[in-house]
Amino acid sequence: MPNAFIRKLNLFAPLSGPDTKLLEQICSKPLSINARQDLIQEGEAPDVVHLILDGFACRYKIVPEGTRSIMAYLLPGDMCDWHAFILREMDHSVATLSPCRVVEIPRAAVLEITDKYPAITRALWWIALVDEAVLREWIVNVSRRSATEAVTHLFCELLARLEAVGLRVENGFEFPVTQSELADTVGMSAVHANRVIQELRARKLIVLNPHGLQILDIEALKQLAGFRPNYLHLSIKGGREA
Amino acid sequence: MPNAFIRKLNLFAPLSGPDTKLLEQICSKPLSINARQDLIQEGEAPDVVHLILDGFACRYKIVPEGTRSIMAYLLPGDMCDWHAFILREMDHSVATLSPCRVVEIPRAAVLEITDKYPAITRALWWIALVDEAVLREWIVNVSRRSATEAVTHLFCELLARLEAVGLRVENGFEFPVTQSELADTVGMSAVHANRVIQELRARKLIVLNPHGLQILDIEALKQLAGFRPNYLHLSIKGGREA
DNA sequence: CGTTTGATTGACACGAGTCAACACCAGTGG
DNA sequence: CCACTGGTGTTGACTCGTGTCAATCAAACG
Repeated sequence: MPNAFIRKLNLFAPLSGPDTKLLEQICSKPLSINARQDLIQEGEAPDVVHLILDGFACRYKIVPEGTRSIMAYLLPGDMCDWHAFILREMDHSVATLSPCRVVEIPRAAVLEITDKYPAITRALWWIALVDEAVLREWIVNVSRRSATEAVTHLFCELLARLEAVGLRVENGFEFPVTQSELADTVGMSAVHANRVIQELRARKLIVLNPHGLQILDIEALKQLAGFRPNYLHLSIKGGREA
Repeated sequence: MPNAFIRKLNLFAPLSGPDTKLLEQICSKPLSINARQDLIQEGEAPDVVHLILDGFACRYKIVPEGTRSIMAYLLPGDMCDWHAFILREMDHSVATLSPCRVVEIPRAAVLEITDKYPAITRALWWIALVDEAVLREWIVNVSRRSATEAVTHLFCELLARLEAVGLRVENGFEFPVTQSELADTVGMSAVHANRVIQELRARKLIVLNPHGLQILDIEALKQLAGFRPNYLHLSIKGGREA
């Protein structure tokens, strides 16, 4: 069974034998990181690219008044700082949400990929563009959906994204995120996040506990959120050439 | 005086003579588009890339309940659908906000660039990553800043971005955006957007009319918004290689 | 000139934030 | 083995920022 990174890249572009071999070698020595550790902080210029093989992480910023905003979830197969390789300085921080297995890809390996492995390079850019599309949808989520819709939409998105890398279990997934963190991702208070959860439970739509989320009625949930998965660009195999 | 696109690319990577010549040729036949016209709609798979030479445009989505969310402003020098070239299908729409001069770059020209003009290609990816950083900041804006702060922060960002392409006039810029569109940008109602504007006027921070925005006290505005321009990545000349 | 679109204002309603208390663990150390 | 602790989840009461509705005004326009 290939790791999540290879599975994800294969979603977008079929990888050759040598491609896969290189990626396996790159991922061969993962680090184990505890939950709630910063992988990179705003202002740093990392000289490695971090890749999540296992666990949840997030991108976040702290605004001056002290509140936190989580702008993205990093799931197994996601890269943390591909952009910092080009933009140099991180404009936000990345932290683990659960215990993670993380690979640090050295600069030389990244240069080798972009030089000699065009299929992988194309898939990486594809992924960067999908990340951008997800950010746009999150703007819609926090700006134009009610609290209940926003939380629901997030759950629908995570189910789709985790399914794509083989991490959907039954009708749910592992979800090691506290309600406070959930609140910071949909831009509300922790108390209100809790009220939304309670409501979704009462409506028999979900079962949520510290370890995982079970979705009891997927269609109802999608309907409630107005979820349309087109922005994830998961259905198209093999891209045009860049 | 080079056009906004060439100015913008030069911010990130110094372009050679042939680079500049090619870009000038590509931009030589712009179209004139009226205000409030869709350039591309969600679901389309355009076979050209649109480039704004003059005027304001925006990315937007309509959510099922009928409200609109504007996720990005496209300023002179910005490309509308670079990603659709790779992801195929647009997951959002793009519309002009003011009369625009727009270039439609044919598929063949894009392929020629990515094949033979590495400096331009690198600059385009750089720009895509900065766009992503702007999206992240917009999530912070709508999710963790008050209405007044969010509007103020948007003004600070636009001043910085327009200054970068030479479109800052005095302490302000042309701003052909209605209050209703502004409201859809920061995720609030048009009525409340108006109240925020009134407040900023009363505090002698801005002068806003249908044609333009003048900022009376830039430092106070930045302070109020908690504006830090690092996410625009404007200060770094010449990128690392991708 | 009517017509239309956008800006402005006030009254009122409501969703969500805040504050505070309490419950429920899981871990820790005595 | 059990008190103690701190983090998380839960709940209620109250407040307040924004949304909604509706009327009016102003400016642009054919």
